Amino acid sequence: MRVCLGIADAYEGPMQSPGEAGPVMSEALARDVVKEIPPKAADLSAWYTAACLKAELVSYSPVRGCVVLRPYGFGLWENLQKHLDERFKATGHENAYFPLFIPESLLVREAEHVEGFAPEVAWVTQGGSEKLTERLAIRPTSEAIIGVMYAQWIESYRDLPVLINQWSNVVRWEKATRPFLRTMEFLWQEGHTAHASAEEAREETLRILELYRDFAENVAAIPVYVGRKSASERFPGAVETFSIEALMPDGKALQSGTSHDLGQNFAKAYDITFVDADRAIKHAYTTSWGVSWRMLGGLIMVHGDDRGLRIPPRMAPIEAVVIPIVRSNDDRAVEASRATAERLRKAGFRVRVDERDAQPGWKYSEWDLRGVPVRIEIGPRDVDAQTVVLARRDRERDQPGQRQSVALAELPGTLRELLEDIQRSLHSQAKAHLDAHTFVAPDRAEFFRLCKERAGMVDIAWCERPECEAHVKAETTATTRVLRALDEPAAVCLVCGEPAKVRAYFAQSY
RNA sequence: CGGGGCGUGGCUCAGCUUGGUAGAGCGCUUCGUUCGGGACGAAGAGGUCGCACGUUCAAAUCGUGUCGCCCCGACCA
Repeated sequence: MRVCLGIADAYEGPMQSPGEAGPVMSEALARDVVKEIPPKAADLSAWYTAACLKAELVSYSPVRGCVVLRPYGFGLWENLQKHLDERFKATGHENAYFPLFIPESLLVREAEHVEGFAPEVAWVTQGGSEKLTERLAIRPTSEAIIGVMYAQWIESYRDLPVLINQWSNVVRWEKATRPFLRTMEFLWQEGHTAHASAEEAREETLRILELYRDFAENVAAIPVYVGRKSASERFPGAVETFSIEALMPDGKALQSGTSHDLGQNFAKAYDITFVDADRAIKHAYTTSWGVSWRMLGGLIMVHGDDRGLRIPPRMAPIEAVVIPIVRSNDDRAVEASRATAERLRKAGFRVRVDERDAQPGWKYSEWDLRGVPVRIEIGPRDVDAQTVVLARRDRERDQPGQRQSVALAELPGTLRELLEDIQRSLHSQAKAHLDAHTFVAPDRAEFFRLCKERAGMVDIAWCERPECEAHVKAETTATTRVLRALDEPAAVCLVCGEPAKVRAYFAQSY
């Protein structure tokens, strides 16, 4: 398969003399830059867009606000799906699919819900040449259509709980476009469950929250804060919303997964009732929860560096890329690479051989840019010695241990350990960033300063009053991200001095 | 939706002020030499200048509109 980067300017640095090369890099070559993308720290937005495009995750399309998810990007999405889906199945959920179109009369039944989504709903008003008598919303989320179906399916407490998930696309009329973070159409999963009691629904909401946290930390290697959302940040129509929040390198928070306890609000709006064991007719308690491809945006920003993406092994479409190094009089490396890749595939690794007619160095840079965790170099010396060279993407080019020579016989075991080590290392690098950018604000002035300067997650005791939050937002543009239990009952709100009810992380957000 | 910027071969951009019939570098194709961190030579291909309307003998260039993208804010996953 042919992969073309848009630009690949001539490399301007000094060249390493052929034959001299080995695991030791010259200092000049250790510059960790790549010409396709700007330095990450200088302008995160520009870096992010370039990285997504040049790594061939997405392309902009002729459709405003919509991107094309290219095969490599879809590979990332598939891995997210795989890991979440197996967790959903393990907790008793099943997949189903509901219609894309939602009649207006259904959507408007839950008042807060419609009001919340009204500004971003896309409407179909015409079919063929005929005007529709009733507008059809293109789903911004599926509580309405699913609620109506649950009302039909649920009769008795014996039918509960209903635990269904849907993998789908949704549309929200956005005005700006950023790959994964903000597009009019996006991919996600939405879980919708119905339960016989409030307690059970709350348990489900928290079970999924923990599932999301586990996925973010252990698969995407993104450390997150977990908790309840404030009233203003709550899902329209929910009794309570919980979320996981990640911190981006620019100090802004990214809500990466949400889980809603909908109480009986939607059951009442859509008439989801059941006859309980005590023969009384009751409204069910429902939940909904979702993760979108936005989490991929978070993964890219959190782990990437000046050379491009760094994908955690468990999410990587390609875990290791094999690069044969041939000489004009010696192309044994090609066969050796194929054989090695085949062996690794049989051992369960996701491996690709790059046999393109290009310079090895050029390929190194390209696969660095695309974030493949491990590169396997196989040259004539390796063929003779029955070894390969492993290079790890999570370390700088001049860092000790970035490259190592491994005997062929030990390759699968060493690669397995190396991938696990990279997975851990990316998480701990991200965790170090989160810790370094989490502040317990000592006083009001410092709190405002940290929020305004986008320092990161700012932790305070808070009164939980909407007007207090609005005041902070007006002054600093920061909002509450998640709330958690108060540690000292006597604490007062750092902002307004009223009695505190919770501890809250404030941050600017995406 | 406000404020600013930008749309010219695949990519990055020059040309626009002072209208005269389109350029560079990289990439791409073929052949040869190369290949352990972005190779080199030779020969080629490729653009209705985002789109529409207007001004003009003549528009990439001037005007109006429109679509899209980027950055900064307001809204959201």
